[in-house]
Formats: sequence, structure tokens, C-alpha cells
Amino acid sequence: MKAQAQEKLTMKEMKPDTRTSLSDGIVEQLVDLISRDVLKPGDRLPSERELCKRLGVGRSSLREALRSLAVMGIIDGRVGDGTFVSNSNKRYLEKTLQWGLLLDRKKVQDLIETRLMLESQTAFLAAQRVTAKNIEAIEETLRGMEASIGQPEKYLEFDLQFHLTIARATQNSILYSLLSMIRGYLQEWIKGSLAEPSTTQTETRAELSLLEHQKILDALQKGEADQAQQAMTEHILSSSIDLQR
Amino acid sequence: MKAQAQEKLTMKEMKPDTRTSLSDGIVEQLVDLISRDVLKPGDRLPSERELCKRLGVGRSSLREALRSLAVMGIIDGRVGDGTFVSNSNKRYLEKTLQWGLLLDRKKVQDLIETRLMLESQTAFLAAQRVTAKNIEAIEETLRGMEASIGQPEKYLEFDLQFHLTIARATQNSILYSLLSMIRGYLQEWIKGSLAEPSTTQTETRAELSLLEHQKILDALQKGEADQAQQAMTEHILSSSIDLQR
DNA sequence: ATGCCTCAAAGGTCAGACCATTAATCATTA
DNA sequence: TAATGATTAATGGTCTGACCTTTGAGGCAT
Repeated sequence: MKAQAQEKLTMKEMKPDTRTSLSDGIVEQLVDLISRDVLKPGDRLPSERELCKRLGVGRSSLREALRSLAVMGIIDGRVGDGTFVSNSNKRYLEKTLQWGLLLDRKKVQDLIETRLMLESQTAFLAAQRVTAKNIEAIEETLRGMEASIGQPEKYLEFDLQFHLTIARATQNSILYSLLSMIRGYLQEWIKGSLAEPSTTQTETRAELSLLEHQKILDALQKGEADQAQQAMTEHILSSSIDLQR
Repeated sequence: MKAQAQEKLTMKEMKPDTRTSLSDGIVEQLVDLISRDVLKPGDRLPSERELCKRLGVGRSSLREALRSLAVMGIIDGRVGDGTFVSNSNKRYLEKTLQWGLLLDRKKVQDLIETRLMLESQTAFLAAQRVTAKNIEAIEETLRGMEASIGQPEKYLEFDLQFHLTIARATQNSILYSLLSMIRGYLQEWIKGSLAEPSTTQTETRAELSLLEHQKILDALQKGEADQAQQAMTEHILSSSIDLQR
């Protein structure tokens, strides 16, 4: 039928089809509210059903809008509790970066290589920017490793935290995010090949590993960037030997 | 009621609550399909109703999953037609810049820093592994840059391809993937701040840029890894000056 | 106070319906 | 025959109302 097509269409100023999808419109409204600080981080949004009535849209559309914001890391839903504005919004990059990497077929060799690149320079940066608090946190993880020697599962976890804490010390969130993902993938792979017999004695390997970590920590404490990078490089190469196959 | 709570819970190996939301599970499945090239860019997904039946989920959940992928720029829905896999590695932000505010200065700085880390070492690796075919492709992009001087849009595109082609030359898909994403984000940001007046003459800047790129190519051709790394580092630092602010 | 129970409200999911848009098909016309 | 217009089936987009599990708060008994 197209009712308005029957009127004389004067052709003057026909809107260039500015129709945006409904849920996108909602996203825009909410982003606007948040960017104008009407909704501050930590705030709780009205319930979905409430928002539906207020915005005059169905719950599907509303939920798709919320989903968008959640993917961007702007809001965060907790079942049974409510939906909240994320404390640190702008997580969008990390989120999509994460999914993006998921798109890749993960080859262990490539992962190790990339990890070496990133983490050696991460150590360099960290040595320059590390705070007393960071050092403390790193020491904590190292103590955890010492305490859990002989328990590979636990040890690996502290190992992971050791490296991530250093990454955090660079104050570069992108870097942290990337390393976290790469190491995460490797972690899974490592666990999978834990049972396999190692060429070197596990005990000896752990002792060596501890020494290497200690060396990295030393360099960080002294703020010796080059030294930290060197120690990290050696550590990663050394610890990757068992994985190279 | 909690049926299983009534059994003797032996506490051995209780899963750390690994339950993920249903739609996130779907996202993972689809991402997996795409990453394994079962679904290639440009392909059309089965209709939503079809996917529902095949995955055994309701349409809401399915749609929320699709929404996530759409926000990330991985798929693209066209009403009345179907949903398609984005012929991608390009559409990252296109949508997102509308919601603005997502890229703050700090993040851009982090991106540049991370890019410098990755790309300098990428040049190093590429110099060792580059093939004749790679060289040819790189030369191609360089010619494109020369030809499109004075047309910032086009020039930027060839610039991007230049760097990505080098990344591809490392034969490390993870590396390529990461650089592609990082550079993609920066690209959008650069475009956004294209109109702003530059301190240096655009012409002069372009000339310099060409020289820098040529220098990198030279090093790659000669297989001089250190030299390539050095040239790349200088280039990135130089070209980032206008962005540092 | 402490712990347990109940219950209302929240987000998550489902099923079925309707709408607007699109592309393909078929019928009409010049 | 070729161009044009109408029909139609399928698609994504939206709405509704229902049910589920989880959560936190308030009341109850200990």
C-alpha cells in the first residue's frame, strides 16, 4: 500500500533514509546517558522490564541493545541482581581483541614466538615503570611458586600470575590484555601435555624455573630494564624447550 | 531444592563453576566455525530459525549471540536477505566509532606502544623469512603509496597494506592477526583526526614517510634483520609524532 | 546474634506471532 | 522479445507473555 506514496511527493527534503534499527537507537540513548554522567560507573540500571516500559520498546530490542553494551564492556549484567555500569568502561578494545584472536587457529609455535616478543619487551618496560606495590605483588606470586613446588597445577597458576603481574606493571592495558590471552592459550596447552614424560627431571626443572624468575624479579627491583629483558628472554626460551617438540 | 546437593558431595574435583551463558556458548561455536574456515568471509549463515533448530536454542539466545558478533564486526545482517560473514579485517570500528568516546588518549598511546613492540620485531623476523613473493607484494604496496600521494585516504590504505604484508611475511599467523587488529584500530583513529591541521606540511611528511618505507624494504630485501628492525622502529616513532599530542 | 527459610525480583531463555524488507518468480505490457 | 510491474516466500527485526535459575533481603526459629 505505502500510504504516503499516494500523496504528492514533492521530493523536497526526503530524508536520506535515516532509519536506524531500534536497538541501535537504544544503544545510542544509553551511551549518551553514560557519557553525560547521568549514569556513572557502578550505577545500577533500571530493571529490563522497567526500561522497556520507559523506552516504549519490547524486551527483545532492549536486551539486544544491552547485549551490545555488554560486548563493548560498558555495562555488566548480574543475574538475580541487576545490570550495572562497568566500573572501568571502555573495555571494548580488550573484548574485541580477545574475540579477534579467537578467530585465529592457534599454533603453539606462533604463540610462543609472539609471547617471546611481547613479554621480553614487557619486562623492559616494567623495569622502568614498576611501583613498590607492583614489586610486592610480584614477590607474592614468587612465594606462591616456592610454596607449591611439587604441585604442578598450583605452580603453573602462580607462574601465570607472576608474568601477568609484571605485565600489569607496565600500566599498558592493551599489553596486559594481549599477554593475558596468549599466555592463557599456552597455559591450556601446557596442562594438556603435563602428563607426558619430560626429558629433564621435573624437580630440577622447577628449581631452575625458580632461579630464572628470581633473576627477573631482581632486575625489576633494581630497575635495570635491559637486564630484565635479558632475563625474561632467557627464561621464556628455557621454559619453552619442553614445549618445542 | 538443589537435587545434587543431596548427594554426598565428595568435594573432589568440583568444577570452578565453568558455566558460561548460553548465548556466549553460541558465540564461541560460531567463532570456532569461522576460525576453522567452515564459514568463510562472504558466506551466508543459515537463517535464524534454521540455526535455532540446529543448535537447539531459542531465537532470543541465538539473536543475542548474533548481535555480539555483529557488534564485533564479524557478521553483518541484512533484513530480507540473510546474515553474512563480513569480508573482514576491516570493519572493526566502523560501527563503533559512532558510539564514540571508546578510544581515549591513554588507549591510543597504549596501542602505539604495543604496536611499536610488535612491529619492530616483526620486521626483524620478516627479514629472516621473507620470500621473493613477499618482497614482490611489498613493492606493490609501496608503488601504490607513491601513486596515491596527495590522497590521504588512499595513501593510508596502501600504508596499512605495506605493514600487513610484512607481517604476513613472518609466516606467523598470530602475529599477523594481532598487528592487523591493532593497526586497524589506529587506522580508524587516524582517519578521525585527519582533518586537524598538522604541524608539519603534509607534503613533506608524505615524502619522508615514503623514504622511511623504502628504507625498510631495502633492509628486507637484503635480509638484514637488525637493520630492518631499526628502520621500522624509526618509522613508527616518526609517524607517531603527529599522533602523540 | 546466628543460621536457615521463604519469596519477590532480577536477568536468561523460550515459543509463537506479526511487521518491513528483500529477492526471486511470474504475469503483463509495449 | 524485452522491459515492467505485481505476487510471493523467506529473511531479519520486533513484540508479547510465559517459565527458569539465581540472587539478596527480610522474617523466622534457634
